[in-house]
Amino acid sequence: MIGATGTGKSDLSLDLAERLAAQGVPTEIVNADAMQLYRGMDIGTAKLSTSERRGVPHHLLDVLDPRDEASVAAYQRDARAAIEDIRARGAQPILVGGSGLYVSAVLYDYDFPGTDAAIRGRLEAELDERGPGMLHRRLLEIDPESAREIGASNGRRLVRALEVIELTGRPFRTGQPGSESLWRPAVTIGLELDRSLLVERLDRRVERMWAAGLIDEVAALRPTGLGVTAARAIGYAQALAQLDGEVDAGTAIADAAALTRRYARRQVSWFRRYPDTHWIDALVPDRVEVALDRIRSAASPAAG
RNA sequence: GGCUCUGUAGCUCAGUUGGUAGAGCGUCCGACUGAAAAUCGGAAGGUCACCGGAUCGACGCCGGUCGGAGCCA
Repeated sequence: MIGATGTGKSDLSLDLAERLAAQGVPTEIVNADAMQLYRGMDIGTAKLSTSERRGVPHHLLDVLDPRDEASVAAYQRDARAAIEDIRARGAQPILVGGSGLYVSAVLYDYDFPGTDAAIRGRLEAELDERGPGMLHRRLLEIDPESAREIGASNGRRLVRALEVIELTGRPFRTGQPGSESLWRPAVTIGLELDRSLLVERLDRRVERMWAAGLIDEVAALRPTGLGVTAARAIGYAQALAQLDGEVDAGTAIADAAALTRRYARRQVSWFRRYPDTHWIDALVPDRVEVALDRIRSAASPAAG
């Protein structure tokens, strides 16, 4: 189940799980939200509390320390293992989340080449010192197709491409399975909401996070520390700035809201290209029935 | 009431000595295969407050009107 943040994925997935369970299909939920992997990051990630989970088993929540760096490849392994495990127990998994790359990594036949801290460290140092231009020129020579696709400014992705080439001896792009072939049969349900309504909803949600004590949550996390990834999470970065006295609460909230809106846009743009997705308007009252109907008609019971 | 500063894209502002305008953010669109709530690309958008004057030509010079800010009475 996919969709932008704030469209109600969690709610719908719980409704769905309850309905399926009532039909004799025990159902469990696997989180596909990168920041919800972090322990202690609850308010700002809109993570369901244990009591809010209505007794539905959830997987891959609170599995990382905020100091740890998240990794798609590790997530892919863990999420797929969780899914296999659920199915082995005769239950139905629902993958729910808004982190596009994470969802793709599980849903589709993605195969991540390895990583090497030394190589990456060296490339990142070069990026810092000389900028992305020279990395781009180098990539143009050894893998022009990738270089053109990534562009001359995207230092982050240039580093990764060069790392993969150095590691595998092959071009960054080739040898990567297409994103159209599913890892396992799946029915993709997307929640969509009119942009202006979504924006209103997101703005209110960010205000509520501050009212609910996001600042205290971040202050409590601070002594043990937040890693690069956790410290950049939307809401958390702004809360840290507020705690440091760099901005006032009003500015922090406004900044977090603006970033949330931008994030939601990128999510929509990422998921929009998924083929065979059943899009459901987040506002229709009988969306659970619609979703169930889509699952019934789309899923092949024999393969299910 | 007097003096000074000020009015340029939705917002904050740049615009050398006059040749019909730019940035950042926002908005919209897109890319995305080991930090992805990351990282990047593109586009739209302005009768340069208003009126008049001098000039071949004004956002820029002169005069006035209206709206801001500050200082002095």
